[in-house]
Order: sequence, then structure tokens, then C-alpha cells
Amino acid sequence: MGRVTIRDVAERAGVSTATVSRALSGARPVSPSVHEQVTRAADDLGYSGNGIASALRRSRTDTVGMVVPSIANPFFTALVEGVEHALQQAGRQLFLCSSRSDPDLEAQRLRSLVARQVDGIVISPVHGIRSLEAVSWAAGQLPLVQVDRYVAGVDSDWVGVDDDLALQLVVDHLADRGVRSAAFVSSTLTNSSTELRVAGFREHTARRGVSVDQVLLGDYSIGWGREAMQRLLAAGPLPDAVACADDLIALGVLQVCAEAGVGVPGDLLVTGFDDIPYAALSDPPLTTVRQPQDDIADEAVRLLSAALGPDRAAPARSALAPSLVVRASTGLTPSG
Amino acid sequence: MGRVTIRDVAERAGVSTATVSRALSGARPVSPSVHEQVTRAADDLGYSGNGIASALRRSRTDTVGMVVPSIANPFFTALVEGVEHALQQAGRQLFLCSSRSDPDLEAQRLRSLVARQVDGIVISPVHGIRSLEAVSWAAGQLPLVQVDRYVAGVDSDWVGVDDDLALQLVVDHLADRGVRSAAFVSSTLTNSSTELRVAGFREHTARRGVSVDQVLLGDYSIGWGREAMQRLLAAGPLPDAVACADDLIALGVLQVCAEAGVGVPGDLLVTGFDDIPYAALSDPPLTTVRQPQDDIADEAVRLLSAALGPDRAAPARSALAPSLVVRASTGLTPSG
DNA sequence: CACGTCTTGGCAATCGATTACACGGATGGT
DNA sequence: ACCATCCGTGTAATCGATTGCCAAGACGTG
Repeated sequence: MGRVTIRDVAERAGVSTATVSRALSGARPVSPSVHEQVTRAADDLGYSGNGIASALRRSRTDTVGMVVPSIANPFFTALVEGVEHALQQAGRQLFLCSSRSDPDLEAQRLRSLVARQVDGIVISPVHGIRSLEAVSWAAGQLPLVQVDRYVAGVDSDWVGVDDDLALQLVVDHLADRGVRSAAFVSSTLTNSSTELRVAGFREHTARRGVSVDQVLLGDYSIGWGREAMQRLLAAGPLPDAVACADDLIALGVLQVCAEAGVGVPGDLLVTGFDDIPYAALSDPPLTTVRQPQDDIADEAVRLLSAALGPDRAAPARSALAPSLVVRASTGLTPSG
Repeated sequence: MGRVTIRDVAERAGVSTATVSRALSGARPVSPSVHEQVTRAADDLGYSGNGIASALRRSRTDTVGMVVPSIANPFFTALVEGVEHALQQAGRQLFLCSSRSDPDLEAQRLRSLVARQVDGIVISPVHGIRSLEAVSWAAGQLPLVQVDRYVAGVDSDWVGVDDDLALQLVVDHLADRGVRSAAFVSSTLTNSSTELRVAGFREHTARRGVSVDQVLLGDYSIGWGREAMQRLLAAGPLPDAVACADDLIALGVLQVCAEAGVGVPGDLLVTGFDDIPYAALSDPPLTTVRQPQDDIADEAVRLLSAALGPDRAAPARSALAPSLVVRASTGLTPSG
């Protein structure tokens, strides 16, 4: 097994371990002939180094941890891919954890990441209040960037989408389509995004004179979307539109509409949030808010890299602008 | 920052570092009073240990690496979640990497994981031939389990689905529906799954007297599904059915059918493979092969744990049985 | 009381790579 | 020809936790 150490390489090359280290890492120049000998010896032995020992000595792992509520949600999947890509450019590796939307599990993951000496952490916290303790603690230990959602009161950077603007786009679009009443289906999680989306929905519907039928809170899943729509059906006359706090919920809503014979967009308009790849494939295709995921990922890594540097700047908060993607679920006629 | 070491704790508790280590890890019993003092000191200082130093000394990281071709593909997402869950039960953490279907990137990830001293690796290799060198090397360094796909010639365990049985289910189902000709849309990747699926398609269509219209090879993506269907449309009269090597391809195919006015299942039957969550949500819902992902994940972790033990058994290969999920895309009438 | 056993805790070596410091030899300037 | 630099290399300390070995005390037994 992988038991060849720098000492073996040094011996075979006839030099000291210091020289091997320098030849392979380039930390300081070595003579060409020695460099040649060392690399050959390393190749011959199949030396691959011991990252653990290296990390211990340098007190850097070139690794960042990322904690997301769910890997299965395509929005986070895209975010993760973006972050991994950006990190790779910077020569770092990603340590991915799922908190499964559970604050306790999230706290455990954070402890584990800190114990493993990651250089920094990117997190999309589960809960606005119950995540506070663990996230602040972690932020005190090492550089930390919150993405998408954030918990208030943590001294850290944040990057995400402008949720208020997003809801403005949605509500204006619905109102322009003649919607007079609307329901909102969201999550019970009291985190920033969720709350800002609900608040934005209320604010902009009020502004446009759209009456708020119901606000239903569950979780970010297809299953909850189904259940919410069933409740709306059971509750009596439907509103003109159902806006959803993410695409998974909206897909569940659409599914139940299809099963119940509710025509979309004929009888009801439906909107989502995130623009996951499957939003374009549903029946009907879903009008939704597109998040600039790659930009969010890039910015998160940029902020983290900055935080890894020597000087600590004041926490940055960047809210990137979303855009509205209009599809058939709000009345665009099926293209022929 | 997190600079409190075991020495600080020892000092504060008035004992040696050895005692602190033993009190906190429970490696050997300590007297109740000392245990109390140590835990209190650790709490007071917010000690969280240095996993790197610990890993170096114990030469175990309690971490396993996983390399998948894509995080965005829901099939792998589900597999990753399953593996993470199973590992967590065993007190280990997951180091996730995406190879982006690129053998070179895959090799780099494997080197990196080995250098980081993960205890073992779970990999779904990209390519049947071009992944061989890196995967064999890694398998020589530490315990390794292949999942879903495998490269032949590597001395390692494998766990995945019985692809031949899967295609038998699909072809029998189509033939039972009266299909006389069919096309197959798959990937150019010459890995085990892909090849076994194509081979299974040819074998079972032959057995059932279904003529093979075309076999189109691209990659596992919605985009390729779209392109393949466009080619079929351009090529002339459509076959009775299009079978796809994964659900993403099938979703792309369905999308183009909808755009082109091809009725599914009226004019054409379509099947997928994997049963990702979105397969039930498409228009029409997709008939597909369900993979027992959680079982695959559990089995992979079980095999890895076994391989981490002292004695090395012969490489195991377990092919789990898939099942067919029949939905509207092969003629089930829309439920009313 | 003497001796063996068991428990608890400390000392110091150890894991493998990095790097501060030192040293010898070559080079260049005056 | 002499001294100051500079370059390449080696020696050994270091990162922080774990653990083999040993010693001191507690306890039990004959």
C-alpha cells in the first residue's frame, strides 16, 4: 500500500529529505541534475506524498468545506458544481457535506470540518435562528462565507440573490397577466431567503393590488408542493395564481394540477424559483426566477480567498440580481 | 482563531497531554475526577482538536473519497446521498469529487484523494479504457470500490445494477406493447454500463423479433437527448419506440417530441433508465428502469468497510436487480 | 508484613513533511 | 589576492496528537 515516504525517495536519489521536498514543491531552487534524480526516484517509487503530514506542518490543507441543506436539490447541486470548479482553479479541493436541513446535523458537520482543519467554509445555513450558534462558532474559528441564505448576527461574508427584486419580478409579471389574487407556497424554515421571499411576496402583491389568498409553509420539496396544492384544492375556489418559493415546490404543484384536471395556465398560473434544469421540462414548462448560480459560486470563492489572505476586511454582503424566465405556466402559448 | 491545542488543555487541567488525549478519546480509562477536569478545561477553551495531527499519528482519516462523473446527474446525486448517509452511520466523512466525465480530471482527483490519505475510495469511473491506469493505481494504494460502472481489469469490488436484466425488462415491455422497431440512444463512453446496455438492447430486441432502427451515441445529458431525437426526426420515418440509456437523455427526447408535435405514446413510445425524481414529472411521465440506489450505496459502503479490515477477500461483484416502472410514455393511459 | 496485581498517569518517541539555520564552495568586485 | 555574496544542500526542530513503556500508588492475598 501507499507506504513510500519522502525518506525513501531521498535515499534512492542520494540526497536529503529537505532537498526532495524542495525539488518537488519548488519552494527553493535545486540544481537541475538533482532535480532530475529526485523526480526520477519519486516516479520510480510511485511517491505521492502524505498530504496529512504536509498539512500539519504548513497548517494549511488547501481544502474548503461546504455545507448545504440538500445535495438532491438541483439548485444546490449547481451551486456545488460552481464552487468546486472555482476552487479547482485556485488549486483547492472541496469537502462536501449535507446537513439534510437539520440544524443538529449541520452543527456536527461544522465541528467535523473545523476539526479536519479545512482552510475555510462555504455554507448555506439551514435555519435563521437554530443555525446561529454553530455557524458563529465556526466563523470564529476560520474564514466562512454564507451563500444563498444567511443567518443574521454572524460576522461573515454573504453572497446570494436579491430576493426582494426577485419577488418584484414575479408579482409584476403575474399582475401584468391580470392576476387579482394569488397564493404563496414556501417553507417553514425561518431563514433569510425564505423570509425575504414571503415578505417580498406580501409587499409587492400589496403594491400591485393583488389580494393574498393563502401563504402555505412546508419544506423545499416536490412532496410539499403536492400537499400544498391539494390543500388549496380542498380549501375552495382557487386563486388566479400560485407562486412558489422554489422550483421543486412548483413542480409538485403542477403535478397535482395535472392530476386534478386544473388547467395551467388556463385555470391557474404557477411560478417557481431557481430555474433548475427540470423547470423547462415540466408540463407545462415553468415560469421561474433564474438565479445566477455560477456568479454566486465565483463570488463566494473570491470572498473566501480574500478572507484567507492576511488582512480581514469588513464582512461583505453581495446580493446579485436575478432574472425572470417566462414559460408556459404563466400563459405563454405553447410554441408551435 | 482555532489555535488552542491539547497542550493548552493539559496545562489548564493540570495534567499531561497524554491524559487529555485519553480522557477525550476514551482510549484508556481515567479517573472520574480527572475526566471531569479535562472535559471542563476543554469546554472552557473551546478545544476542538486537530484532526490533521491525529490523522498523521493514527494513519487513519476516517474519511472516504468518492469520485463521480457528474454531481448534476440526479442518479449520481442520489448515490452520493446514499453513500454519505451510510458512511455517517459508520462514523466516517465523505470527500466528494466530480470528474466531469473527463479521465484526466478523474486521474487528478484520484491522485489528490490518495495524497490526502483518505481511508478508501468509491468511484464510478468515466471510461472503460482511459480510466484504467488511474483507477488501478489508486486501487493498489488503498481499498477501492467501483459503483454503477466499472473498468475491467482492476482488482477491486464492484456493485451496480444488472444491466442485462434491465434491458430485458425494457424490451419485453415494449414488445408486449406491440413495438416492432426501436432505436436506442446512449453514450459514446465505453464503460461497462453503457456497453452492457447497448449489448442488452441488441440481444433482447433480437430475441423478441424487434428490429433495431438506429443506435445513437452521445453523452448522458438532456442536450444529447434533444439532438438525438432531432436526428431521428431528420432521418425519416420514426421507429415504434425509442429506448434511452438514461433518464436525462429520455427527457431531452420527450422535449423534442413535444416541440415537433410527435405524440408520446401515440406516435412513439419512449423509455428511460434510472428513475430520477423528474422522470415522473415530465410530459408524459416516463417509463423507466428503477435502480436500487440506496441498496447500491449501502452495499458499496459495506464492501469498503470490509476492505478496510485486516483480511483481504477476493474482489466481490454484486449486480442488484432493477425493476421496471411503467408510466404514460409507453402507453399507460393518463389516469383520471 | 511482604509480595504480586491492577490501575492511573507521565515521559518521550513517533507519524511524514517542511523550513529555519548553518555551512561549504563558487563567484564577483576592488 | 582578499573579502563579501550568493547558491545549493544538509541538519535538526517543528507542527499536534497518540501510544508504548514505565513508575508510583492502591489493593488484595497468603
